[in-house]
Amino acid sequence: MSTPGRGLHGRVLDTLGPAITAGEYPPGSVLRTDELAQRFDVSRSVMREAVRVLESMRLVASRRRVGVTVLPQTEWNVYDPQVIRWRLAGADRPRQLRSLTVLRSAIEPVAAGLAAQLATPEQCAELTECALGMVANSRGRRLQGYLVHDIAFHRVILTASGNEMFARLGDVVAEVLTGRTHHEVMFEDPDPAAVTLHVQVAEAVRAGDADRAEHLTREITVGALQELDILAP
Amino acid sequence: MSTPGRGLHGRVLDTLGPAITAGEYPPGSVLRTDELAQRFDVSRSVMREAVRVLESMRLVASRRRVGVTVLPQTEWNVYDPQVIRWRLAGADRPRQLRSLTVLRSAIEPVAAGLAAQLATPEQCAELTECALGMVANSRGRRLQGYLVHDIAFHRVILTASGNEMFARLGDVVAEVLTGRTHHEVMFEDPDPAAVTLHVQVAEAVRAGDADRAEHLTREITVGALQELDILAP
DNA sequence: GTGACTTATAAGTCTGACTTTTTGATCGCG
DNA sequence: CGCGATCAAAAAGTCAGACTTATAAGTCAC
Repeated sequence: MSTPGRGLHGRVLDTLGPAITAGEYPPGSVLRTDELAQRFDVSRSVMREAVRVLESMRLVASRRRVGVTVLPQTEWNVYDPQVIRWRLAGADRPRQLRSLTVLRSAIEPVAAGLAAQLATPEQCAELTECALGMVANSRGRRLQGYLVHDIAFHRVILTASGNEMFARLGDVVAEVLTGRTHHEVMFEDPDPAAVTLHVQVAEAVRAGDADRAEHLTREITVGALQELDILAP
Repeated sequence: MSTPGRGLHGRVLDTLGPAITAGEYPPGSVLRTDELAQRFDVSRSVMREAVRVLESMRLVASRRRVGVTVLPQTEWNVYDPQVIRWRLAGADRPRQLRSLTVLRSAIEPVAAGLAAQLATPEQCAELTECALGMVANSRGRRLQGYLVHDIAFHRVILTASGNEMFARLGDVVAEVLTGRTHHEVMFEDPDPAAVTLHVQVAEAVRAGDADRAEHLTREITVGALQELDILAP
């Protein structure tokens, strides 16, 4: 999925990153580079590189004569894909999935509206193909096949929006959809209404109907919010 | 605003980051660590730390026997605050401002809706104060005072939404608003309609009217899009 | 031309010495 | 006794140099 063992410092990050984002070191905790280097059995240079990366993610701050201080969550670069992965793999995965689902509910309808205006014929075809793939896998517990097409569908929408910030959320949406499938409805077939909505979105985008694409996508995301019991009373 | 001269490697980044994001090194360009270290007159260790940070931002990839390769824009971590600042300071500032404004138009209405449900009395008071400050500075070319309250207003909305991903966009919105003021309407008073909308949003949030808060905020962001000539035909 | 082998290259790693900043303790003075 | 200036220690920061490792690319035999 990501970039595994890219050197020793990467190995260190694979351990330290999840530990920090999981809250094992409460905000304000002080670490020392030398001690960490010993603990991970690497040289100080390697350890320093790892700390620099954590620093650029705003997970820690390094100050002379003090050490490496763990920063509070409010400082973290929560959009960093690496940070997102670490948090999804850790203790506050549910919380993280909620945040990301709310984010989706804001972004995707707007992206769909833009896609209706900007999608190339190739993208429209791809979208239709994805929707058909979802239909084909929507019955008989073919959840894996369904998931693949679902992810591809949303990725095309985000890319076709023409906005680079939206496009970069493709991986995040993939994570959320995967997490959802693997935790809740693993044994149920997907909601037929949701499948229909995806087909209709594909049609609306192809027809260039921005308003319709936006509203239909909003219905999809409302469904996602309801699954997590996030809704207005 | 950000974190200036935090060591030698930071100094290097202040030059290399903007250069790369400005496209001075086209995607695929290969840099060598040793050469860079010489050019910036720093040791290899310092240069390596800088490269590691650029790597974690996905601006470059480092491979043995090849060198440090500049990655295409599609790989960049475009949500990294540092990357955003570098790009806003560089050549594709206009493009970046457009992307961010579209992002705002997706996020802020949803954030306002949530804020209407979740804002504390203190946050409501703060919001009203900001709106009043905007009114007070809306005439007579008091743009600086207006901008301060405008930024504070949107920051409170994003924070009060209770979503950490939204909250972290406060700085981005601040950048966009500042950029807008300092480039276009520097000499014109702000649109009275926009000022009124902000006051109404504050009222809706205080009243707990999520739908109204969301729709009013959408009107605000539509205005922002129109200023940049981003609109559906 | 194809495949195995060799080589040159640039990143990666480690070590140890030295510098700089900053905290907190100590000391002198009012 | 309190307070400010001074000093020492601690930890990050920097540097230089030697060595290792992966690998792209060239070479040679078949």
